[in-house]
Amino acid sequence: MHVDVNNAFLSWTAVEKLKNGEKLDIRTIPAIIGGDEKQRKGVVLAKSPVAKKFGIQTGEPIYFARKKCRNLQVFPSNFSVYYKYSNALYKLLCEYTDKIERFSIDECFMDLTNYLTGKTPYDIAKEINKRVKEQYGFTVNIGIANNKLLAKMASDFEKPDKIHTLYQNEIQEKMWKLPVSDLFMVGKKSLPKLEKMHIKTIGDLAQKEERELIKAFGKYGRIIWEYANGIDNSEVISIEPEPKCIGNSVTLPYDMSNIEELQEVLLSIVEQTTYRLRKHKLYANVVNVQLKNKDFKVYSHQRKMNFATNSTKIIYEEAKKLLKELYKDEPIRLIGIRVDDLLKKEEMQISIFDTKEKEKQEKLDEIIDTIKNKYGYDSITRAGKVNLKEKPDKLNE
DNA sequence: TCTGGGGTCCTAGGACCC
DNA sequence: TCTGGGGTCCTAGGACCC
Repeated sequence: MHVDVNNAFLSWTAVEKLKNGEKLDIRTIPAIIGGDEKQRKGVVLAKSPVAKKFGIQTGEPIYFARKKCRNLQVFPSNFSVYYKYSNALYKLLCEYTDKIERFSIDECFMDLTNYLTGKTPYDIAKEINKRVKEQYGFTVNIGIANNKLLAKMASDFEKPDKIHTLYQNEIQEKMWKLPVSDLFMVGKKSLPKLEKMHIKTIGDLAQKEERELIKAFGKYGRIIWEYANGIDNSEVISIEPEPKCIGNSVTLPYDMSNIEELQEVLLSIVEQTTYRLRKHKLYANVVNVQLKNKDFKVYSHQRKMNFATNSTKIIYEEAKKLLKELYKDEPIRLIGIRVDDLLKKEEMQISIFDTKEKEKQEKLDEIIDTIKNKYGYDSITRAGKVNLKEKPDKLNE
């Protein structure tokens, strides 16, 4: 089973507003959840069904969305609210199976193979659907199938508040007629290439020779061909996997052409990333710095260090060097930091480069984190760090 | 007033080793 | 008197997902 919250961010915002006594249900008007345009983060994060009728798409600039719909209402995002409802949903779903995977903030896979307790999957889906609506006030789509891929495809059929099945014998009738772009993992870059191979529908893709796809797309070709044929042997993974990388990035409120200024922002995002790294009790071998220039060209530079660490200072020093090597004196729109090749303490090797200094820095961060956890993330910070919120105002004209 | 932020996975090319 | 072959590790870039 795949459970998908309908217009998650917007529905959750609507429910929260109603709970707070507001009369208007923003699901019933042309509305979106969007980033802050003044901060140059103006993209559509979620849309109401009415907004969708105007052709507004998730991910597009709010500026375009407004052109499509003159009286569009835009609401800011609030992730703590989203996590609250996401957790509530997850808790409810856990009553039905232990084999449950949180695929994203608003999606779960559930393996009900040994958890049917005499009911049919459809009955269980109906019950979940009803309970979520009654207890929390938002709706979900549920897809039922014999594997994750088909369940996910099924939950994407008609919305909202619907239950669909997609069993093996229904693949041709329900899935093959869909445009190939509806298939999970087929993005917009692959479409022209598929088009050239005369593949327009999922059925077209399914009926091609597998080796033709592999020839044209490599490993990825095999995957989408299998998906088109309803083949997916992946398990529902109920244990939260360790992250493979952790990163933070910011679109800057104005283009920066000054490396000192960029370094200040870099410190602030390195603090966030290393804080999260330590929360996971992980250590990073690789540091990666990414820039996006004013023309949206993205480029990055990374280096494997001589030892793994989660020290803010050491990672910041490395990141600063990378930035210096990477930066080509041009206006920068976004800066990002990422740590990669993560290890648990037990997996770390004692390196000849390990120093007392590294140990000292890691201990210092432990103390800083204790303070952050007790008094709030912003309660303590490094001198020299700028608060982005106080920075802009400039260049607003 | 145009274009987020957090991830995973794959590929190509180069350095280096025996 | 011309230029192997197999392997690992690393970096950069890109596609895709929500």
